[in-house]
Amino acid sequence: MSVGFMSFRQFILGLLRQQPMSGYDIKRLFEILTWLVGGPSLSSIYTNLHALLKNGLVSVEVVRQQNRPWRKVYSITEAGEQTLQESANQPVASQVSLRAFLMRLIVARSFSEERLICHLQQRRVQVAAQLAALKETARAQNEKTDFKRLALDYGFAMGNSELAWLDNTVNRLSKKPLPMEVVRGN
Amino acid sequence: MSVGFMSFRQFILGLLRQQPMSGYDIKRLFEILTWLVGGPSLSSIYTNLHALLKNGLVSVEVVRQQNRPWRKVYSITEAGEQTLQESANQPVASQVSLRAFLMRLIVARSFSEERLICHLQQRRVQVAAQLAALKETARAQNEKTDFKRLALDYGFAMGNSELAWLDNTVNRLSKKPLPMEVVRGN
DNA sequence: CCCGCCATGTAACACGTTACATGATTTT
DNA sequence: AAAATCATGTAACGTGTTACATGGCGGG
Repeated sequence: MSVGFMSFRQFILGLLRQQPMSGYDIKRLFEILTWLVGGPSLSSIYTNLHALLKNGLVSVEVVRQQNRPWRKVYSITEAGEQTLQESANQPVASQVSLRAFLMRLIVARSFSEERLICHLQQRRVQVAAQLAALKETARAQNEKTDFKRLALDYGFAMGNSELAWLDNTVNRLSKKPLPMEVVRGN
Repeated sequence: MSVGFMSFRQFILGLLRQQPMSGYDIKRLFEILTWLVGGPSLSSIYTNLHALLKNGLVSVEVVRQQNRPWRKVYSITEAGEQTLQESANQPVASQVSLRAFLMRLIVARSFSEERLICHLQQRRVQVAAQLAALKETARAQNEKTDFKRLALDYGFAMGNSELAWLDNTVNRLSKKPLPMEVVRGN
């Protein structure tokens, strides 16, 4: 499934902004988050790198290694920087999946601490809203045999955890408690 | 992005097994979980329903409503039941994203409590393994300025929460089937 | 009367996957 | 000598998105 405003292509570009890498490196990077957000196949990564290269958003350099096969290390170009800037400046859609959030999170970090915090706060508002909606849904159909029950329960647990993490992280990063009275928890 | 063994198509079929619904109903169902796993577009839902119908896995009935437009309510057929059974019996892949897990969770529930619990336990093993891998990664690259830091941190938080929820849920389900309190807010 | 929600659908396109293909190097 | 890991790539296919298109019905 596409995530619209933040595709894997964009994300890969964001990763290259932080440090030059090969396709294989990127694959290993994705692996650590696979269980959370899934990840593109290796083929897809290479294809995206080719496309970025063709569009002049990245450049390549073949690196010969000792005791290992050669690698193609990609770096972001000026044009790539600009493109990334633009896409990062776009406002976040109201319905953002966890995957899209995480990808933007990582990219946002490379720009500035302010943007990062802003991003976390936006996510906080959205998760809080979703939790409220979830609560409403649960209340509306409180029949015990409902098949959505477990999914709702799971949603609550994860949502509350994420909310707590967001608060915690924002606080830690901004080093001073922010006044937040957004709807929270039960 | 596809999830391989558990596509939206399969999931929609699973939903219809639990109760007949229209495409629009399904869309609203997905909405409550959008922030977690994303969801297919309305178009995609309709297209999938058409495909399921063409394959004889579901049947339709046009329902005329008062004060509202007519709806097409889909129900699962015998053939659909069988197909779903088979796909549900397939072993879970080792690297399962949260989305795939949630979809299987909901479908598994409609089969039997045993299968549900089994599914939860499988997920537990996988999340635990991922957390261990995450910890290893974090230890390996403990530079404080690393750009993966935040993502790793997020992964820890979510992983630990999910682990706790899984344990809690498995316990609750295998002990006694008493009413579960859904809302467990902060 | 227009807007928004309900409700369905088609077609062009973008994106990602699986299968296939190659080859160096290290480990067992 | 075989298997695993590192490392890259192509092509066919499946699936999902966006844009487009239609229409009933209710409320402001």
